[in-house]
Formats: sequence, structure tokens, C-alpha cells
Amino acid sequence: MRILLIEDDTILGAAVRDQINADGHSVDWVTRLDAAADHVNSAAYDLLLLDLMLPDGRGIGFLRDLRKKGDVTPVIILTALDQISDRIEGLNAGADDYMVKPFDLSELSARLGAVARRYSGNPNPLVEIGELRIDLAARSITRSGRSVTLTAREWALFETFVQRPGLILSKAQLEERLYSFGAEVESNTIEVHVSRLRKKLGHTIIDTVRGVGYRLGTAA
Amino acid sequence: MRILLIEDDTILGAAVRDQINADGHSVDWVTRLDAAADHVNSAAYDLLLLDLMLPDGRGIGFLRDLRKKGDVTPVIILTALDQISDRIEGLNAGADDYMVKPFDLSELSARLGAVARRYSGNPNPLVEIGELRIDLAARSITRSGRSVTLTAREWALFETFVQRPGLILSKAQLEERLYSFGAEVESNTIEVHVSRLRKKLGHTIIDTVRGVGYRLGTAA
DNA sequence: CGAAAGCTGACAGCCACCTGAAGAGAAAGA
DNA sequence: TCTTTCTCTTCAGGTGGCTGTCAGCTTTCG
Repeated sequence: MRILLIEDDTILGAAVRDQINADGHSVDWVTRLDAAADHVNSAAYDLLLLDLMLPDGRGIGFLRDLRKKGDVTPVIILTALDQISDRIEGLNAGADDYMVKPFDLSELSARLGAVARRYSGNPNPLVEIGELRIDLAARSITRSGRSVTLTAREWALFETFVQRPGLILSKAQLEERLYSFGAEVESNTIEVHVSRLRKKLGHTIIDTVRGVGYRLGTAA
Repeated sequence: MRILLIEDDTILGAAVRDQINADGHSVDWVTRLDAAADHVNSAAYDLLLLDLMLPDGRGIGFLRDLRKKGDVTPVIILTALDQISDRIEGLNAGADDYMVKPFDLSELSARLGAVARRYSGNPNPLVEIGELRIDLAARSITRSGRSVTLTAREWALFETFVQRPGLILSKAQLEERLYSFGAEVESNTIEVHVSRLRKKLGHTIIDTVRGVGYRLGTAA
């Protein structure tokens, strides 16, 4: 596994680097966000270890930008902030996990192993559903050869279904995925977006499971 | 997702149960390890939430035994012990994640979502009963290859039988399972739903034990 | 045979869901 | 900065499917 470590504490950073090397992974180590951005753009990493407090800014923003660009590389946050709000903020920003300093190096190994297992099966970037062709990486969809454009929310919703074929997702789950934990939605937003997706992608693309939730269309 | 909650604190347990329900999952809740073992043996769960300190022993041993038997059901540990050593012991014993009490319920939701995502790629276990094929996770049933759709109540009822093959369930038990406390039913609702299930799934799917209750069909 | 228990078709009320529309807000461009 | 355009949330009205209730019928058993 190829790992990018973003950490400005030299003592902790060195310890983490050595531990990861001992586990048989390769590590690039940077201490600033601008250097991290360069590395992410020029190399493909399997995992980012991201400290939240860095000399040139907060890691949360970096993570948000990363996700905004469509990068889905797993990220584990390293933070000294033992506040629930920070953990949630991190998870919302797109982190896959977090570790609160000080942490034990053997625990870090366990987490790396979990992430490696989680992502060992690479998803096929090209998905075909009925008359639809979906390129998850490029965020593009064609319907019977004709290109279809989705808005941000629509894509987030649709992607959620595509990544979990067969599973029924409740509105609560979908809201959790689409919105921050703090920002509760008090209306039928999910219904509206489902309605729009059906209009754009065909009415059979998403099935309603009354009283339970929604599911990717089985007719396709 | 079907979740088994093993937690002896009634206040926390109830809160967790309600949160999970709100997320669209179904929960069985036990307060002792021996009861947990019974449940694990008699039903297929997608996730275990395991408290470490229980009246009849430590959860770590329970988890070790589970893994020893080859059970790979994901386990999230709930613990009041904010010690790194305990976390590591848990991860080493085969836990997939842990949460330290007190934790935020929205964080629990996030973790459940992560587990659901992690295991969504795996094919769901199929239960076969006669000409029926049942995918408990996807809530789908095929009868002789033909897809059958159940309503929410019908599914809840049928699921109850499938999870307890061989057991005779009284109408009172079934009502308790299908309806929240407070919402009393004063009619033959269970009979009606059993009737509807038989119509959809075949008349031998559920046997009547006169004067006692119902049982999953043995003919199959 | 009679009584108790169980079965099922019918139905009405309710509620989950759908969708068009409107206003607020953000992004893009001048 | 102002304007324009696009997007998202909220709301309200309409619709249909689900579900509890009941009545009448069938089955079981003493």
C-alpha cells in the first residue's frame, strides 16, 4: 500500500513513518498542506494520513477540497482534538476514520489493515444499468448514448445507490450521506431529488420500497 | 441491516436501539452474553454492537469465541474503558471498530453507515425454504424464480419466522414484535397478515398450531 | 353436534409518497 | 458590485397503496 503522511510533528511523524514501513507499506511524508496537494496531484496513493492542525492551514479544508474534486482516496484523520464535534466534522468532510492523539502504533497498524481490507476489491469504474452507462470516476452518465448531466446533489444521491446495488436505503440513511450531521433536513428533500433523478434517468431507475426506503431499480 | 445490540445499560441501550431504528435498521437487544450467544446462533446478523462489561462476563471472551468459530460478522465494541490497551485488545480479538462511551448518536450512525458500505460488496446470504429464496438484507424474495414483494408489515412478520425456524410464536409474541409498545391491536390482525403471507408465499409456508400460535412451515 | 378458534374477502381511513411551483441562496459572468 | 443563471429546499395538493377492522365462513376438537 502506498501512503501519504501529512504531519508536521517531526517526532510523531517519524514514528508513524517507521511503523508503516515496518508493516510493509511505502510512505511519503510531508509537513505542509501545499506540499500534500502537490503529492496528491502527482501520485496515486492508497491512503492519506492527515493531521488536522498544520502550519499552513487546517486539514479539514484540504480534505473538503479533495472530496470536492471527486477524489475518493481513503483518509484517516490524526487529531489532538478529542472533541466529538471535530470527529464528526472530519467524517462529514469525507474522512473514513480518525485517530485521536496520542495513539498507539499497533492500533495504527490495525486501522491500516482495516482500510486495506476495505478497499482491496477495487470497484469497476464503468457501470452499466439498463440503458445507462455510468463512469463513477469521471462523474458522467449517458442514457442510450445521449449524455445526461446531474447536479451535485443528484449525483451524490445516485452514486449512493450505484455503490450499493440491491440494498434498500432509508431516507434517514440518504440524508445522513448527503448532509452534515448538524444540518438536519426537515422536509421531503430526498423525495424531491429522487423524483428529479427519475425524470432524468428513467422512472424505473429507482424503486420505492414503501415504508422502508429506496433501492436501485431491479427492472434494469 | 439486522443488528444485535448487546448492552446491559437500559438507558443507553434504549437510546441506541431507537437511533438504529431511526436509521432504518432492525435491532434485537439483549443484556447478557448467554442471550447474545443464543441469538447469534439462531439468526444471521449483519452487525454486532458489543458492550465489554456485562453482568455475566467480559465481552472480549465472547468476541474471541465468535471468531474462533469462524464467524466473520462485523463487530463494533462499545466500551466505557477509555484505555488504549482495551481498544487494542478489542481490535486484536477481531473487532472491526470501537466506540468509547459516551458517544454521540450521530457518530454511531456514521459508523453503522461505514460498516454497511464496507460489506455492501459482499453477496448477501440467501435463505432457502422450499421453493422460496430469501435475501434478508435486500428484503427480496423469489418464489420458483418469480419475484415476490412483501409490504412492510408482511415482511416484519415473515422475517420473524425465518429468524426463528422451528419455534412456535404466539399471536401475543408476534404482536409485541410487530407493534411498538402503546399501539395495542384489538383484533385479529396477526391472523389477517398470516393469511396474506400464505397467499403470497404458499399455504404451507406457515403452520397453525391451534391454541398456541404459528410456526414456519416444516413441510419445506 | 356445539362451541371455540382460525381464515379470508371487503372496505374505508390514513399516511407515505409524488411532483409542480416558488423563493432563497450560491455560482458565474460582466 | 450588480445581474443573471442555476440549484436546492420547502411547501402544498393530489394520489394510491397499505393496513386495521369486521363479518361471515370454515375447521378443529371435545
